Amino acid sequence: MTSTQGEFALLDETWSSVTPPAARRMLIAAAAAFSVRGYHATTTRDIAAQAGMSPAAVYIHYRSKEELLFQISRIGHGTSLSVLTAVSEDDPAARLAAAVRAFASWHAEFHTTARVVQYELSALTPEHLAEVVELRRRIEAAVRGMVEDGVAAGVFDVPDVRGATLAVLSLCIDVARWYQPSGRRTPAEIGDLYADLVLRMVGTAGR
Amino acid sequence: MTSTQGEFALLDETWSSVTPPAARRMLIAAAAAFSVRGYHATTTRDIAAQAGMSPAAVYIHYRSKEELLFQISRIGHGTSLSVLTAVSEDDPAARLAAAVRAFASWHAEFHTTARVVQYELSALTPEHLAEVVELRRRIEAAVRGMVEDGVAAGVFDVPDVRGATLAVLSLCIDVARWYQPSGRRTPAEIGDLYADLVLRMVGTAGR
DNA sequence: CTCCATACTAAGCGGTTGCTTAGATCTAAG
DNA sequence: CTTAGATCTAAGCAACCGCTTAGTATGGAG
Repeated sequence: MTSTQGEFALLDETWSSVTPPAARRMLIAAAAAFSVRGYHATTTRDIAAQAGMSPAAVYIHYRSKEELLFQISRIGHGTSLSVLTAVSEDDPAARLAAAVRAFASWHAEFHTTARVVQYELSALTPEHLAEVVELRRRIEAAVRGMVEDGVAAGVFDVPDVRGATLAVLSLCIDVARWYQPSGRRTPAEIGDLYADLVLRMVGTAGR
Repeated sequence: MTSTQGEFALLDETWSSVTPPAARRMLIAAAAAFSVRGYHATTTRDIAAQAGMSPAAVYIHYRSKEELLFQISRIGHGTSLSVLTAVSEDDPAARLAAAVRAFASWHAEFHTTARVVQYELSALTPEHLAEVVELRRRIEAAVRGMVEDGVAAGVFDVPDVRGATLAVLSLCIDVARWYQPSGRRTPAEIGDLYADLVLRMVGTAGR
């Protein structure tokens, strides 16, 4: 697997649950377009053209343009939550570091999806937004739990748990805004850098 | 000056250089609309209505909708650069802390303007974007200079200066995304929290 | 073969968009 | 009073938007 194939191979994995293939191609085309131009600046004709189909083909698989956005947002949020909670470390510091490494590097590696996930919430219908907000609540709770565990174990020095949680999440999420594949850091390097910075923020004792 | 008048009073200061008054009202209306719905989802009729004028009145003062965006972005970037470089402290740690406090709290207090500044760059024409990118380069250089000063003085422990600079800026900028006036923290409290977290990230010796 | 469901396209409909044109109103100088 | 410039509005134009309709191609079941 070369580095240029890497993203597409993993993208296929991200969207692998979407069938039929034409519906999947449409979602991937929509995510790419929303990411670059934004939801409102992207037309259904843009999406169909990128997927190699006629404008009307969008409506065979999706009720509306907004439902395309919702599916991208729902699957993207679910994937990022999985990445965050898949860590297996026991030690609180190692656990938080691994989670931050995975979450930050995901926002770089899949910045295309991540940008839609993080910056197009206001285009969702109230019902769809509510569903996504619940996933975001679980993401926040996962990080807060890790910070609390470290404090309880006496290895973190955090005067404001909610504030620290906010900052950790914010730092990782903002990677999706500034990351460029042509930049000087790889997603893995960003993950390592951020894991170190976060451990400093939570005042890890023995480093 | 009450807290509800606070933002408007300071907003007037932000836009005080814009004349005539009708052009200023239009800019403020456009910034509010762009911030909530995004540039592409906002119509020139929305802006004119919010400013209490007819749709055609926009084009008396601005060549296009994009020029409204450019003026907001240009003035907003300039203001945030001023806020960052106005710090008067000499000690490197106190200086960086003051800059972060000011920059982060600006992104909260003026989140309306800040959101347009940070999230609508892709809607600018190439020429206008180039002008704004130069201001962003100066913002990045200002923060990097403060980090370098602390390292040179031996009070910071930073293995990766560019990486730390990136993280500090990223943390502050992302405040514009999540801040809500109805939230549990005031802009000043966010500034204090972030100043502390940043000093931890740069490994300040005597804290 | 017929039948039928699925997947797709060509054409286009009603509504909205950014922006323009023609003309009204106001202010202030001569 | 006349004139000129600046500011604003009513009306509307060409282009584009999301989405629908009508009809075609395909492939598997009976």
